[in-house]
Amino acid sequence: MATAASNPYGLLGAGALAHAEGAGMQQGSPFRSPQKLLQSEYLQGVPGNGHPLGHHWVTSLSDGAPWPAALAGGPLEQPDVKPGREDLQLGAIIHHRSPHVSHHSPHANHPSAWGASPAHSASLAAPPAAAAAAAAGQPLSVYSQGGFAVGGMLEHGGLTPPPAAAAGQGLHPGLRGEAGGEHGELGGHHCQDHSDEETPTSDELEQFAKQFKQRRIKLGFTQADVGLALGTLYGNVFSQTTICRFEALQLSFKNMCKLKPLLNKWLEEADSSTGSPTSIDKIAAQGRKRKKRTSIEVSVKGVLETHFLKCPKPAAQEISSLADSLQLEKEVVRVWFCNRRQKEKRMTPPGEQPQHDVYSHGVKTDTACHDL
DNA sequence: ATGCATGAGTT
DNA sequence: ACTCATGCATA
Repeated sequence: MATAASNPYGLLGAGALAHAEGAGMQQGSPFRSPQKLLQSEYLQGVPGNGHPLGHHWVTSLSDGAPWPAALAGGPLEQPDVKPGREDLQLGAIIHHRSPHVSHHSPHANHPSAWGASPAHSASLAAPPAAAAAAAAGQPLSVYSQGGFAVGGMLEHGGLTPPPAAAAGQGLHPGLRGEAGGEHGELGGHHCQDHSDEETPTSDELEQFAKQFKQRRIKLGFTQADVGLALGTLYGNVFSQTTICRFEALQLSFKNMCKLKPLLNKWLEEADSSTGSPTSIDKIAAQGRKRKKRTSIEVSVKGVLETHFLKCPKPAAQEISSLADSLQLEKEVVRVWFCNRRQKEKRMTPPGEQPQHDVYSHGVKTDTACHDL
């Protein structure tokens, strides 16, 4: 009994949210194609993201690393060329940048190839440059403003004012780097700037994420602050969630690459503008109807887990029957599987290949789904 | 810090 | 219908 999904989408109707949202309700990633990436991305669509900040996350303990990392089926990845979203029509498009950018390592980044180094996972059609191109977050040349400032927007910095720094976020010992035998933890601050000109390696991203988090905390910023600051600086607002996931390397490789340059920029600004609090406007939030989060019971989750191991991609019909037996909406089950798959694809913690087979499951040699 | 959800873009 | 990037809501 946890499903409160009786009336899922009872949205709209209220004149309150009748404003056109198609303009920029949720500009998530204005990034277009790799080449145009540098041209237009300073949009201030800033939709609405005004969640009340004010809560700090008291992490009692965080040691995220329960991934079974069962590289089962090994879903082939498509040469995804993320064109990004299409929105924004605000007339405040300041763009200018060198239109070059067209060099990238020809190595195919496999989302599952995390930390596993280029040790191809065997069957790999290896999409040529497509993957590399898309994966390449296209490092914005160099972060040094030495050349030209962009539209003069970031020359004054738009960082959020130091939040009293009393967040009291007890750094967690978690996020251990594993056996690489590298980087000392917090406390120390070694500035080893890696010029990200190319597609960063998983290791590099890992390093960056760690340093980023440390610095961020030292400067007294919360993840949410950073997210908003990014919006002010580049027009790409991100939520606390995304920043969090970045720090924890819980995003896809491609996604990490895309965010790194931005966060790198922010770090610079934050670092140099110590004491130069610039006002940041928080745009009013837009009420968006959303289905209430369904809470799936642990027991039910267990069942889903089992099924997932058997078949990560159940057919529609199978989902239906499964949903039926679990007394859940089909949509909920479908989404669960989608999210589950995504989770499997996220960056694999370095050196983490726990092929523990406590249950002695032949998940790797799984056969196609069947049974109905 | 994470689970469930939404949506654009693909396949 | 799926993948992928993201985020609201929640633990």
